[in-house]
Amino acid sequence: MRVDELPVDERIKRIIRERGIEELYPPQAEALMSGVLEGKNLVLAIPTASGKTLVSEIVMVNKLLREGGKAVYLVPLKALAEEKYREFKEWEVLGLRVAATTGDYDSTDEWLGRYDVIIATAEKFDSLLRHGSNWIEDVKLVVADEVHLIGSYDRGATLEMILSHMLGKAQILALSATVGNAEELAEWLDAALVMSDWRPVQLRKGVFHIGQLFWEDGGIDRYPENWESLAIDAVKKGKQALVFVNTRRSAEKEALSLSSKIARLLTKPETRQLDELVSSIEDNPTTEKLKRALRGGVAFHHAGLSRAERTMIEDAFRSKLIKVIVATPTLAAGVNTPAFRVIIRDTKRYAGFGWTDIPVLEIQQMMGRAGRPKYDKVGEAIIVARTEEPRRLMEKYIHGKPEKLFSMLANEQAFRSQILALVTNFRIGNFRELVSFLERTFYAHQRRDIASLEYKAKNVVYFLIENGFIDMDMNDRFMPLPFGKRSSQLYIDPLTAKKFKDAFPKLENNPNPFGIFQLIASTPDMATLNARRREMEDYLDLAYEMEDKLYTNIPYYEDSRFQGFLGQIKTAKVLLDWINEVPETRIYETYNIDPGDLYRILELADWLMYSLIELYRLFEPEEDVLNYLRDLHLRLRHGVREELLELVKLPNIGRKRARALYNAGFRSQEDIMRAKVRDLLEVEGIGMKVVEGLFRHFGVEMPKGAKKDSKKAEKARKGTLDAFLK
DNA sequence: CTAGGTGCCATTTAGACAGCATGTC
DNA sequence: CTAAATGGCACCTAG
Repeated sequence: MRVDELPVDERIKRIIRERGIEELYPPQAEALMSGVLEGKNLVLAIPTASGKTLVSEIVMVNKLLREGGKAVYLVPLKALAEEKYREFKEWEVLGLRVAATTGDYDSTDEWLGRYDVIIATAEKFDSLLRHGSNWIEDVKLVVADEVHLIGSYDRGATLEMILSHMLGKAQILALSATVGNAEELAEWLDAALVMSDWRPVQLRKGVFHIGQLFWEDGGIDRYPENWESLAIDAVKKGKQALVFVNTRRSAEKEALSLSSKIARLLTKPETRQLDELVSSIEDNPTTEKLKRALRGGVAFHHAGLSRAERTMIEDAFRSKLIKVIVATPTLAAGVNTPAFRVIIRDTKRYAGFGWTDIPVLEIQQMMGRAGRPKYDKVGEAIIVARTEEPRRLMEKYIHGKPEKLFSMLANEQAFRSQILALVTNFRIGNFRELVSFLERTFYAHQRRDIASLEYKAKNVVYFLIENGFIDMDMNDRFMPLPFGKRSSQLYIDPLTAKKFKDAFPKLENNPNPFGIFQLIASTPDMATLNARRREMEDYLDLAYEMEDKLYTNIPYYEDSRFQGFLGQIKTAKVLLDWINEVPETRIYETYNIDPGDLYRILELADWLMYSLIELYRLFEPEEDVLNYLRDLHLRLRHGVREELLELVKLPNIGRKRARALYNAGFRSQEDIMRAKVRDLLEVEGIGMKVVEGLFRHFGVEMPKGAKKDSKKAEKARKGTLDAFLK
């Protein structure tokens, strides 16, 4: 179908044509003619990169131009929210306003109600629903991207609840990967279903086994025995490859190994550009390996890397500078990084209780990354059979059907949080109303019988009543209590809230960082580190040494919680080091963790620390304890000792600069305000930009001649070894 | 004596959402 | 509890 023929606003067609699109892909046309444009719900189950985004853009903009109101676009990852934000921004020329909001990213500080398209993670939107903003009722359309995540164990319930809430109140457009039971999903949502395997770039799949590449169509190619030859061959052909493995260690190892072989295939300018890239990367034990791999045009990609490094790698891959990425599943679900050839080294994964097959759905998502729309006519996806029978892999992953989706609403952690929210934030007044709400869920639709769900719900309600989240009056009506309401708004697991509450008396008597950090780490919302075998004794010793600081007893070795407890101690120690200004690099080394891990721990601890304070405020807090907690929260956020808290509030001053200033004698904001520019510039890490920022912050004019001074100083430095090394 | 290979054994194992109020080195 | 891959280490061998 031609874009001209679309029954939508002319302005929409104009913008699409300006992108160079004249003709729609068949599944896009089918989707748009399914009734979505007239307001019908739609489940669109087609492969990644076959144009789902364009369909949702047309549906959103058409609806907004015609009816007004708001559209919400739900994504599973923060990084995807940013990606979509940049894409959708283009529609602002039509007078629509686009905003993205996630836990750590608001595109603007203006209130969301003023925007027409709101991109959010599912959890963020769930949280917005709980806060009950007025603009929610203006939402006329919800687009749920990657809706198959409804079947994800830990995050599926959130998505399911959002859709249950919005069903009937707004139009729903659900975008899904190919799944085993898309019909079931469509029935639940009372939606049309468009399914297709069509792709703009053809996909050729095969299985590799000791030098032989068996294509799905029966063809066989011969290669050197080792699978690495597949990646090398792609590079020789002037293409790129993406390799998926199942551990971080493997990703790093294979990247380094490939790097040494691919280095010689690079051109001189490429080598130079790669060197440039390498020099822009921060130094730490993980990036040291990354840099070595990069020099050969190869990168590894996993959650241990920082955000900045990950985006850098993705960008350099997209611009074809990096030839091969060896990645853990991070990349399969993340932002768009297609490659000519996808090589799947592993089809099994350790899942806490042994090795399990990676689901077909996920393998197909990896394979779907094959083929770059603008450069390739065909993309190749190859599964490597190393220990597995090649024929089995072919049957299961290439000819096989993806799994069915199952509701994960009954997952206890998610369920108790959702039930609490229903009572405290969604005016569910008694058990009957609760059950009738649950009847609208995918769980109920799929199982038909919700007796077991009712039983679970009852237990959760008892738990919530017993622990003071909610209460029940004489007529069996639910009454939200402040503790429950706040827990729900803070978006923490009720069990986390209970743990905090139970610890308050002890905490009040003995407030101290280690005890608080262990408490936070013991919470189901925290990601704790694992104590390694050889570390276990050290952390046990540490626990005993700090026994009087803890708010919990040390479990015995036989106790099932023992292993977890040591992990909590390790996590608490990392946090303690952080607020005692131990340099990041040393933290990575001593605890054998990667930058991404530290970042994640800090992010979670920050959120939970805030939540702990907010909950403590509900229980007749002691003023000095409250202040102590607030200071600790700030220390946690900035990674500094107490004496730096004042300095770190200044713009562009973090833990390093604050320490440098303090050691140089600038101990308060007052000191800095009075300081001479020249003296400030002497301090390590403080340059003209930072000083200007400081003066602007204080609202003071820069002393005359200061700028000249600094230029002079810089000139003087020119020609020195220092300047040369820069 | 040493560089490199072999075999055995212990150890480890993917990812990432949420509050709130503003800006790291 | 499950099991595959990896890295460290002791030991061995060819030169």
